[in-house]
Amino acid sequence: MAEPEWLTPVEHDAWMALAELLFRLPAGLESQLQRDADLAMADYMVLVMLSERDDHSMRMSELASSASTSQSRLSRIVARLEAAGYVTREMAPDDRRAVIATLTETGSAKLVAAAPGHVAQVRRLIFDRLTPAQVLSLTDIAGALAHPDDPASCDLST
Amino acid sequence: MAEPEWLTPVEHDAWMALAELLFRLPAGLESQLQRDADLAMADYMVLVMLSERDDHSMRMSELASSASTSQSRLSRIVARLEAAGYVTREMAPDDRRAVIATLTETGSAKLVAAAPGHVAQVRRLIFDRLTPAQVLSLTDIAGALAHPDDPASCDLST
DNA sequence: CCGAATTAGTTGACGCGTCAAATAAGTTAG
DNA sequence: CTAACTTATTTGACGCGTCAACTAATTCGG
Repeated sequence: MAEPEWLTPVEHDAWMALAELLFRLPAGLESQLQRDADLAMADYMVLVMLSERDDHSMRMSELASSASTSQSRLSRIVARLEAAGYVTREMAPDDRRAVIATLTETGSAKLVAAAPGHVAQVRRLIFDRLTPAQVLSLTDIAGALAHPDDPASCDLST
Repeated sequence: MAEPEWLTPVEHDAWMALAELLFRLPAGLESQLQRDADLAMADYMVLVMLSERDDHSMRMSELASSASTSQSRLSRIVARLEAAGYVTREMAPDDRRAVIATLTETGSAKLVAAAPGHVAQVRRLIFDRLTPAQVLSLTDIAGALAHPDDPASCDLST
């Protein structure tokens, strides 16, 4: 609260660079996936999160936070993926409010087909442009910034 | 092309952290601006870019690339900002295809009113969570990643 | 000069994400 | 037991961004 009201020049540069990244990088990743696999990044992430589970299943609410989206957005995404045959939805046996989304065989195949192109794009746009040291540094920085609403991670200066 | 097809574990961690950042940070910034100033980030950026010019004016196409958006998106943004009274549009005298957007007094005032809250949020979500060294590092990394379609910045390994 | 190609900007149709409200099923306190 | 609260998910309305098509002005080749 006693912080200065404006940014220092160094902070300003960092913020401008980050803002540009925030606008442009998603577009570059999105367009490859859309073009080659007809999937949005968020769709792809949802498929990935499901595929990483042994049973290829997850509750909607857990899936939403894994994929970093809102519940209502996830609901629409899964509805689309279900319509495309990539996932199924069923009531959870233990808690009848909950819904379990499950990746289908078709969905697995879709992911297997889409992954190489996407990974290549990630490599092109990100790792080909960074030194190994920068990759490590990026991991720390992104980890520190990835939870906007987490109060524990800020104001460590006391 | 001879690159490995998948990511190394270190790269995977970095990518996951960055992906989370890419999904969550914009939402955290966007919501404050929307709530307190009824502006989207992209709207705000457009106003900022105009305000940084001496004459508070810029061509649409230049404004689009400064604000890192597509032309058609910018066209809609400026239409909204014009309807709100924050900018005006007029034909360029030298090239009659071009349109010059100009920030109005009302638009300047809006920006002055919105800036402190936004800057505070940027500080909360970004700079309060990074060491000075990380801020420098972020500037370099974001600079390297901010131009997805720039062929000059990749594949320097030859 | 003239016609083809390029550049600048806008717009209609469409799909997606957000917000708030709705539904429904657990949970808790008296 | 039940009324109030919380949690899980969906959905209607609405605004925004994207894509492709369109208008119009400038430039380029011959």
